Amino acid sequence: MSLPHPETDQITLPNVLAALGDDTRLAIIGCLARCDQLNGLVCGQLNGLTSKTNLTYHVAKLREAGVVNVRPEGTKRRVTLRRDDLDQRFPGFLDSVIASAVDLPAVETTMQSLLSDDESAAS
Amino acid sequence: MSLPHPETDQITLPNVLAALGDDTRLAIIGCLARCDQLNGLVCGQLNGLTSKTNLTYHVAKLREAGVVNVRPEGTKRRVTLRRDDLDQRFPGFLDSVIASAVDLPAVETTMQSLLSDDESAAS
DNA sequence: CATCTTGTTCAATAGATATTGAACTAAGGC
DNA sequence: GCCTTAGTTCAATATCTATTGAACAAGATG
Repeated sequence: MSLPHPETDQITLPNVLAALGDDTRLAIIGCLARCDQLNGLVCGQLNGLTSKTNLTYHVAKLREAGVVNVRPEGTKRRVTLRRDDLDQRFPGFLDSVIASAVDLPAVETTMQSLLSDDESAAS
Repeated sequence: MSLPHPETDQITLPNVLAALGDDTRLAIIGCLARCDQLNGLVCGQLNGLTSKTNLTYHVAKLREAGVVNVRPEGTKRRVTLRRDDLDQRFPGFLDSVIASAVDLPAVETTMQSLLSDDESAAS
C-alpha cells in the first residue's frame, strides 16, 4: 500500500458522505460494486466517466475518505471497494448505497463499454 | 405543505448524499433523529448550530433533497425526518446514517442546550 | 534503450456552495 | 395598533470543489 489510506477506525461518516455526494464518484462506486466479485477495476477502465486527470482526483477523494483501496499494479492502479471496513464502521450503509448506485445511467454506459472492450480483447 | 417537497419517487440517491455530505446538515439530521419519536424540531431549536439565515439555507437543502419535511406552524417551521419515504426508497440507508450521526459532537452540544432550555421553560 | 501505456502533478480556471448582514414578512401576544 | 418572535429574501462575499491541459514519472514491451 504505497498510497495513504485511513485506518478503519479513522473512517468518518461526514467524510464518506461528502465523498459519495458527487455524481462522478457515485458512478465509480456503482462500477466497482458490479466488478467487485472479480478483482475490482483499474482506473483506465473508468475512462468513460471523465478525463484521466479528473479520475485521478476523484479516485483520490474516495481513497482519502476510506471508501476504496488503491494499490499499484505495475503502471496501473487497482481500485477496490473497502467493503469490510465500511460494513464494520457503518453497518448496512454501503449495501443500501450500492443497491441504488448500480442502476445509475453513467454506470450502465460505462459497464457496457467495458464489456465490449473485453470481447475485442478476447478475440 | 406550503413549501415544495419532492414526491417520494422523485427522491434520488445523488441528491440525498449531496444533502447529507455537509457537517451542518448532518448535525441537523442527528438532532432530528434524537427528537423524532416526539414531534420533530422547530428551526429555532437548531440555532446552536449556525446563524438563523444559514439554517434557512441548510434546512431548505434538506427539504429539496427529500430528506426532511417542513411545515409551517404559525410563525415557526416544524421540521421532521421523512423516515418512511427514505426507507421505502433506500432501505437501510437512513438507519445506518442516523446510527453514526446521533453521536456527532455538534449534535451532542446542541441537544444539551435544548434540554436545558426545556428545563428553564418548565420552571 | 526507445517507446508506449498508465497514471500523477501542478497551476490555472470555472463553477458550485456556504456564510454573512441588512432589510423584510407574517403570525402572535399584549 | 404595536411590539415581539420566527423565519425569509436578497445581494455580496468567501470558500471550497471540480475540471482542464501541459509536462512529467515509472513500469512494461519490443
